[in-house]
Amino acid sequence: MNIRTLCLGILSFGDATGYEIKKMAEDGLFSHFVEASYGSIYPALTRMTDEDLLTCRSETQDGKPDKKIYSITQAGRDELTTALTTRPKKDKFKSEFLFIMLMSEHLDQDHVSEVLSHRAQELADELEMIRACGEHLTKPGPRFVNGYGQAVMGAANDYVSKNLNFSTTQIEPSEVPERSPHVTVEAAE
Amino acid sequence: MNIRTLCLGILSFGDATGYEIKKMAEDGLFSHFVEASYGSIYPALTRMTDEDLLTCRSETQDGKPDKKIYSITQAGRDELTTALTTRPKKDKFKSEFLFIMLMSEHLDQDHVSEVLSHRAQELADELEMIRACGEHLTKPGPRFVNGYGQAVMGAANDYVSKNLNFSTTQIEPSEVPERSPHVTVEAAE
DNA sequence: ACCAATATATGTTGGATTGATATATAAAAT
DNA sequence: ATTTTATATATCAATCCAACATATATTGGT
Repeated sequence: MNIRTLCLGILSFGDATGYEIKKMAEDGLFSHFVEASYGSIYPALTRMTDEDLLTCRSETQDGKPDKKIYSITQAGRDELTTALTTRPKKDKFKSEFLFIMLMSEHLDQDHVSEVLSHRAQELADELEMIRACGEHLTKPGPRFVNGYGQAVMGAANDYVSKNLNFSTTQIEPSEVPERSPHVTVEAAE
Repeated sequence: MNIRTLCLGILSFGDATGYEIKKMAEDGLFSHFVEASYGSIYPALTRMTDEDLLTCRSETQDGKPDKKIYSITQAGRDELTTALTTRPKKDKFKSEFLFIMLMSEHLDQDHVSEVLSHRAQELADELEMIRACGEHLTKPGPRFVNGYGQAVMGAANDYVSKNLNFSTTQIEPSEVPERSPHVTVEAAE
């Protein structure tokens, strides 16, 4: 899957400009799927318009540069469906925070504690935002994705909160007994 | 943070070759921190050796090309510490699976169900692997990271397992009542 | 015994991608 | 009044990745 598919997917929800696509892909509801920057979005939109997967209408604006609003065509929807039908690649998760924690024995305790509490706050904020975003969702697809985000971010938030007392040199007594080999799946119903 | 810091971090745990670093960075215990490929690792190692952050000894092997084993120097450790002290960037999470789920209304139910059950299996397998990896860990840093992985992967696994009955068109009755505004944090102690 | 595939090991390269920058204006904040 | 932020498109140097090339050992199937 590539930048083309991301654009087609976003445009399948409604018309948009390159600028709007970038915003959605880096911050908004579309920020956890495929990476995107201006340098890849604008050429992709131009090429796909040439290939008749998109149409483009210019809206001349007072002062501002022309707004190029892109719409998906039937050929574009077909290409989107094809792309969505290929097996998804493995999820990609990269965390500099975890890298720092992994190396924490080489850092001093105060700094690590500060990093941890800072991350706890970030996670709490982000979780709250995801919850707020999810409240007005009605369609199954977006609801599923939001629920997934809440589940995963909630777990990360809980874990960091419970380990704020992490020590770089000593294993906390509260951590040790947890390594029970049996899974303890609670029947959550 | 960049590829240089990743290499320094890996080498701070022990000497390694470029080939070994690549393996660890794409599959092993170091696969969730910074992205890396041969095209970036080999030049980084060469340059850092020139800068005296690393030393390199060649081990001539029978037949095979010379094995270049890199070791971190004190200057390297200093640079690592500096890099680790800078504020970590936001975690990066990208999932084509979630993109497909988001767009599921444009796909047929059977295909989506198949994707879901396939992902459920993948998550279960991966979770089991993380649990196995974590059993022999003793140092606090690696234990923290492994615990984080278990928490997050466990949550993803639970969520997908509970939503195998996901429908592309209808919101399942079992999903609707869940959107309670209060958090229901169960005291896990 | 033979062959194919995989693993070890280093390195290069074409094409793609990013992050920064340039341009231009409006609105909001200080 | 002035700085910052937001809207909006586009380019480009620097970087990076995926794939390939090279060379040999090992494993596993037939």
